[in-house]
Amino acid sequence: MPKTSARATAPLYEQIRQLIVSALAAGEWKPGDALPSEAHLAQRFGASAGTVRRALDELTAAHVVERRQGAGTFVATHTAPGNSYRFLRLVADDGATGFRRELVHCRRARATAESARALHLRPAEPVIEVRRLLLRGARPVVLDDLWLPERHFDGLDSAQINAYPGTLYALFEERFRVHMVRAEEKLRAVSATAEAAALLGVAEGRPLLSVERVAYTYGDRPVELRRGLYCTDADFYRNELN
Amino acid sequence: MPKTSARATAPLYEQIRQLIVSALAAGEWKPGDALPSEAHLAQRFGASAGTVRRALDELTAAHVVERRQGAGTFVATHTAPGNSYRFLRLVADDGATGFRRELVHCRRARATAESARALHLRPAEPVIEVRRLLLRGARPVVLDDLWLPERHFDGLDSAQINAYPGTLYALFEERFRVHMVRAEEKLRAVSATAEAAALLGVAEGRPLLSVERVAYTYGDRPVELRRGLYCTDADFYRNELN
DNA sequence: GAGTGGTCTAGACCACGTA
DNA sequence: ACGTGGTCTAGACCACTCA
Repeated sequence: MPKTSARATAPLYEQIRQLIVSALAAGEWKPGDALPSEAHLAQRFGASAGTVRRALDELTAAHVVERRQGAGTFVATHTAPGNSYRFLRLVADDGATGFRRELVHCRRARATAESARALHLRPAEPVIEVRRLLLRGARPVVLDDLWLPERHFDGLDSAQINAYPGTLYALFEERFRVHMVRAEEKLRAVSATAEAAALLGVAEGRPLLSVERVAYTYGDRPVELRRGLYCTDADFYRNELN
Repeated sequence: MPKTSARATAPLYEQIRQLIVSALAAGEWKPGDALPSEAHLAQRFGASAGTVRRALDELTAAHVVERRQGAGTFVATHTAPGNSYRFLRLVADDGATGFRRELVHCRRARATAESARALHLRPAEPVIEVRRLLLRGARPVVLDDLWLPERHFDGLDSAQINAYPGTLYALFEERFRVHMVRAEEKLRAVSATAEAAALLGVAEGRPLLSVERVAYTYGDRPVELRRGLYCTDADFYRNELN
């Protein structure tokens, strides 16, 4: 029996990586904060500098932390200049990449079967429903519907969204201490419903790119379900395969 | 003047990585072959084992090589069991992932302005045009059009494609020594033309997912332009963001 | 100048695959 | 039994940021 290869214990650098993620989940350091230096962390975890470094390598690759030579290691944040729309892969044919945001509504609701499954909620648990548009100039390009567990986003409302100058993920991070680490998306081509067509200013039945996203915070806990409808007449979804 | 941070020379592990890629491009080792051991490579490049290891780490992350503990380091190949359809992100709603291939045509043609730009060809340089379907059971799901520079794929024809049991990328690798390393894709939602609708067995005007891909071999040389039309009624394009 | 991350080395020991 | 990659350590020196 060859056995399907297993180690008794996870490697030390992996254990350390998990300890750091736990500390982040517990709020020991906030997005933007500096972590202790590699030497200090090595002391804290009773490992060599090289082993701690390896753990930080993995976290850097996953965009959980960010290193700046000479300055330190920092918790990644969606409020940083370059990280706006980090998860939005839509690019204009002419290369443009910025957007204007326009809130349609923000209201309380109950989890559907679908959102409960995606977000690991109990049936009919309270959620907050957000609908908004992204526009390039006057032209709407994206219609987003979001579902957020109320227990993580208690108090989120239209006024708060309209008052906030940054992206939604930056708002979630600053006001609710929920930092998005990674996301999974399912893409489909669909026909514009009458409702979507009206909001996006296109003809009913026009093809739209449907992007269903589940976003996860530290420790792979799902905290957002989002469905985007992208108008891809003058934009495309950019992806890299390797 | 702070200067925008630059090093005089690339780090040693980066130089070594490039030397290994050059050797791969020159055909020193073929897909599936074992590379020399880390110790031997260290001797060859006059570096420590740790530095060579770091170079191999990067190549492993990029799926250029593959490590098997106890066995060695091997050149990645599309002919390996798990690597069929490595670049195809289409998943059925029920989780199925395999396909049947059906060739529509394979013929010689001239590069268009678009394909010449994407593949870095001279205007009207000879290319080979392939059209094929991917089916799940009897249902067509993908219509692919490929454009390949004839100078890299000289002799490719229908008979050869039909006789080959594996994927196209495996064929390219085995018969033409062209291994695809990475690819860039642009996704859009489009309406099915009459021609595409007929081949895919859907109504004209139905929304389809258009996937335009440029695939690169060692050294970031583009060697394939492909346009896929995916029917996403019972399938979706899976993507992971981080 | 003090402190941080980035590179590179040398060596020990372990886990695994192959024959 | 041997050779391979995988983990972990200790230490040197460099490049950079910031006060």
